[in-house]
Amino acid sequence: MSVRVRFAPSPTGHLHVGGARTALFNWLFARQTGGVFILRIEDTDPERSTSEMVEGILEGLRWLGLDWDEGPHHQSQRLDSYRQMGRQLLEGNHAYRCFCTPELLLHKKAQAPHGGRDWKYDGSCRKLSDDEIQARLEAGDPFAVRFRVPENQQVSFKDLVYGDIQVETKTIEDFVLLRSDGTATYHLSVVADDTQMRISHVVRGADHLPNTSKHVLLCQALEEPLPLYVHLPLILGPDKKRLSKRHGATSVLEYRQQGFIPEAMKNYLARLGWSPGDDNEESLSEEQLIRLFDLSRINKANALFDPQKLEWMNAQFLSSVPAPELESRIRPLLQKENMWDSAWEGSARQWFLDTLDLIKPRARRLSDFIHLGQPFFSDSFEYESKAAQKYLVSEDPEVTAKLILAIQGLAEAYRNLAPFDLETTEQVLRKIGDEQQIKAGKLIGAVRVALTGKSVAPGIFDVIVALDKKRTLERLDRVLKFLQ
RNA sequence: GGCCCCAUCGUCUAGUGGCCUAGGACGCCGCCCUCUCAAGGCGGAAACACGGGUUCGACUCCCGUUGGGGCUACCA
Repeated sequence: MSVRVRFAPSPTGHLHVGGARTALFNWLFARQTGGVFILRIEDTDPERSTSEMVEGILEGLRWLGLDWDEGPHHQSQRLDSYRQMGRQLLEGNHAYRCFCTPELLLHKKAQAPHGGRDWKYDGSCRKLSDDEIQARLEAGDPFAVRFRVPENQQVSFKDLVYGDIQVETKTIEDFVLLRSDGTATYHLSVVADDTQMRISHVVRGADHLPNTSKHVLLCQALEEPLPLYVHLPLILGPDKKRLSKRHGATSVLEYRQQGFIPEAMKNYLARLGWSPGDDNEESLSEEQLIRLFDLSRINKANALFDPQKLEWMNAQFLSSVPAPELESRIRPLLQKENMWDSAWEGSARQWFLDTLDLIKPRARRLSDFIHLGQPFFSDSFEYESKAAQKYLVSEDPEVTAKLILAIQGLAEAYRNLAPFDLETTEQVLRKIGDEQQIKAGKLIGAVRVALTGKSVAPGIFDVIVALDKKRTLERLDRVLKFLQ
């Protein structure tokens, strides 16, 4: 059997992490099996669906590199086919016209015990006689089409994650297939599309597990073969509640904006509810993911989304991205901050790449390159007040005088230093420290603030060499003016 | 309320009756490295929800309890 899977988001919101994980699992399965990955937009509710949301979802998928082979199909453009299926069900007596108005239903529900919480449609229109139906049709009464749920049966189906599921039909109400305006509800459209698109595996969130019995009933009425069902455990917030805004970012595009890279996101999402087994490797490449992915190893229990682990994973992947590749991802950020120099593309390219490698181990997100890189990519910076307090300013004028002497001596020695490299710059600094009776650590701290404005930076001699002699001396001069 | 599903460290998970004194990862703590911060290395605290069975033997199988989640719309 050839594998045909689909991701079928409803464009009533962004592509959130749960949806992205569903898309990813579908995609991994399709890529592993050489199957077809179909994208279908479930926009049968025109009230809540917008084209901006569709575009956002597509962009999220593209960012993650989840390319689809068919679609996007839009359910809003297939309404006729659903209506036809509704007619077919009506003719086969698997469905019936329900003339109950929403108001009437609401009223009945309100009258029921428990505030109507366990009220189900009572099926009053089930046994309307042909004459009655004819009369109401002629009177122009609006009607919905409801599915005639078989009485006292068991529906059962196999789920590749949850196993065999059985439900009594008496617990299922006669659900609506076509609304009184003739549009299809989710249950009808999803079954219509999944059968017509010959979907082999329905891989979707476990929130659809209880609905599946309805879909199975529909397939049976239509005499269509059942797809294999694969329900994915849900991703919840840290408080075990549905992931929502108050837990932080929920949209994958927000994560992009926050400096996460798709490799990390994909890997993290893949490991939420799935693991490759014994060889419990954390960071897997896309190829490994495709090769190792296994539907039968998906967990049943819901998973809590942990942003900290995502960030760690991002740092892992970030450190493995080679500098030239990093460049293209960083450039837009730097340009936005006015920290881009066209020389990076020409004569200074190697220097730029080396500098990226220098700050890379400290970056957890792409956006970190802005502040980490600032001392190197820009000459305008302020001394961070805390850093200056700690390393530059002293209440004791003698200490300040000593520091000034040391920095003057350092600048002087560096001016004629050749070669100007890691070893020589360190030798000189330590010698000056000894001469001026300043601890190397203290002097280094001051120089670090002088050169970067920060108390946190790469190793000081790496910084000095990266800045090279000219800029180092400029900044030493600047700090001397600051101290005097 | 009814129906469905789930249950190993705080979190993601390994574990498919003896390999378990329960392994790894994130996070946390300590030490090392060291010019700061990361990275890296080493070490530590930290879990089989509970109660019954089944079995020579249960984290692993069955039942119940508790807890959690989902569905319960002319939303998807």
